[in-house]
Amino acid sequence: MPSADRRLQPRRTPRQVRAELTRERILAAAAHVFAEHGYAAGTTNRIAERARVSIGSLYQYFPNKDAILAALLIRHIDRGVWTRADELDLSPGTLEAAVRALVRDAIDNHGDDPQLLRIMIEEASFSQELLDTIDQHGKLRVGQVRDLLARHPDVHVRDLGTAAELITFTVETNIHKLMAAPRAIPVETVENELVDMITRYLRGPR
Amino acid sequence: MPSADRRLQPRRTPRQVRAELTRERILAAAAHVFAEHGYAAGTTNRIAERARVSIGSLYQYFPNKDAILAALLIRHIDRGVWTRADELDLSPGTLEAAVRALVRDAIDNHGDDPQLLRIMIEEASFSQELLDTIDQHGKLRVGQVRDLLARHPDVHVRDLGTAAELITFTVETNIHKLMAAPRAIPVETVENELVDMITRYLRGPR
DNA sequence: TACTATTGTGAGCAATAGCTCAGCTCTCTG
DNA sequence: CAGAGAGCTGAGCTATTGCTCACAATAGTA
Repeated sequence: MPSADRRLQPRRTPRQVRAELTRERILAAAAHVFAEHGYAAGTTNRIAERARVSIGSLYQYFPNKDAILAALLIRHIDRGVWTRADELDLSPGTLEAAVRALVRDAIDNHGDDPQLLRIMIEEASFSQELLDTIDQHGKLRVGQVRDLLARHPDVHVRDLGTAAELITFTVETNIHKLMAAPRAIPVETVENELVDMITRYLRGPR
Repeated sequence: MPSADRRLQPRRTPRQVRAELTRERILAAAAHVFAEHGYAAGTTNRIAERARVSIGSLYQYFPNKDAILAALLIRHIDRGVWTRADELDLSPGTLEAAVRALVRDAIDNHGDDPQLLRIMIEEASFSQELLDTIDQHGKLRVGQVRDLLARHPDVHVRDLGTAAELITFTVETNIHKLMAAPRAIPVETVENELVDMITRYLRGPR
């Protein structure tokens, strides 16, 4: 079995500007095509066509279809889409304010292309290498939330780890759903309700 | 464009017992194959092979691949997997007990084959006909939850509809995740935390 | 301008998918 | 037991996919 490196690494690195532009065009096209058709039906020919680039060019920068999706994912991660929790305000204040910051963060993170993100998470069959990277980032985020909870005096839950996991996932998916579907309920409403629910949960009995 | 009916309807209906058995074997095999390989990689040949049936037989009962998944979905719906909310105890009692019943219901519903359910919901490209059926069942469930909330004296939320949608989805996906992943957190723990969170949310301020 | 390295092209190959069909076997009925 | 229809088979057709490769065009350098 070829190593994950070889399977995802580009076969040629751009040296001239136009090459970099071509690479970008391919990635942009791939993002659109995957979001519109899904991963399986998002064919490489369709991507090349949309990028107004020949199929040959596509395969100069990406050794295979998986590599395109991998590049897309890495770009998202590098842009901080899943790591912005780093900058979360951990300073003491109202518990509600902290929770709201968490929810806002999730909303911001889904601004880009929620449909694409869905595809990337759910439909693709990633290499173990990539899966680990994603998982690591997820764990990191939950850990940060856990720390935030631990630091706040108003938090009273049975188990910090469980609570962190529960609220992180709940916020994530609810926002996810909200952004993917045609806005049936206003964003602010969902934000408020989520904040209410989680705050009351964290405050504990009484 | 052929009508959705024609695209999903079987081309031959079983008249003898052995035919019915064949049909069942195919469906059972499809459930396994889809759950294991996903929809795209779950090829019809693989399904036929696993069912120990020739590929020709498969196409006698299902006009195309989509129809197999559709049949699987319809069977789930008919079995009441998504409609058991009908039987939800709406009689008055502790709010917490009602919420717990809701969560338990979700847990029960995911008992069958969570992996398959995931595939069916997320990976397949359904016909509009089927999508409508699913959506209808979803709306029905949310409606029932809404009624339950409306009837309970302890519930104090800004908007019943929003609350119903929020908690239905939150319970659904959290349980979903719990059952799909290798049980990192015990079921009972998640159940308790979910019940706590939702109950406190519904009880409202104070 | 001439030479080289980089970048871009697209017809078409190999693999594989969904699916068909001509003909077989089995079950039922009289 | 014989005939008919229901059920079953699987080689292989057709379409499509991911991907290659021989070549053409462009950019950089002298």
